Amino acid sequence: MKPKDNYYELVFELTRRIPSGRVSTYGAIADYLSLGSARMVGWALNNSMGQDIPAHRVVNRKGELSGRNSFAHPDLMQQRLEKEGVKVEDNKIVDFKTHFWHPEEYDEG
DNA sequence: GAATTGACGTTCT
DNA sequence: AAGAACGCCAATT
Repeated sequence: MKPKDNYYELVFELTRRIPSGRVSTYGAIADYLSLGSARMVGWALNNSMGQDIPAHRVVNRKGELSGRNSFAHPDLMQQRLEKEGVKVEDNKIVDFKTHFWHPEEYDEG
């Protein structure tokens, strides 16, 4: 582990805050954590493989399952989302803006 | 160290 | 609205 992995945990922590049945975007997380680039979130999540991080709940700005190719199986990401109640069609989340979740909403109580 | 790649997003055409 | 180009930062080669 390297000291730069510090921001990994920030992404991991926040990703775990995403409630089941909802999804978030790289840009929202990157902006919330002031990473400076949404790519950092994607890279961090790639390192989250093997940990208990629901990375499948994070998609790109258009709601496309851009990261599905990085999972153990390409269809795993979509299956995970559908199992949690998030409909997916053509690798894109249905009613994405409806399921959209913002980091600032995570702890209302 | 330079060049290329990548789970992205914005701007220009 | 759709496509191409640029910007962003880290990791890899």
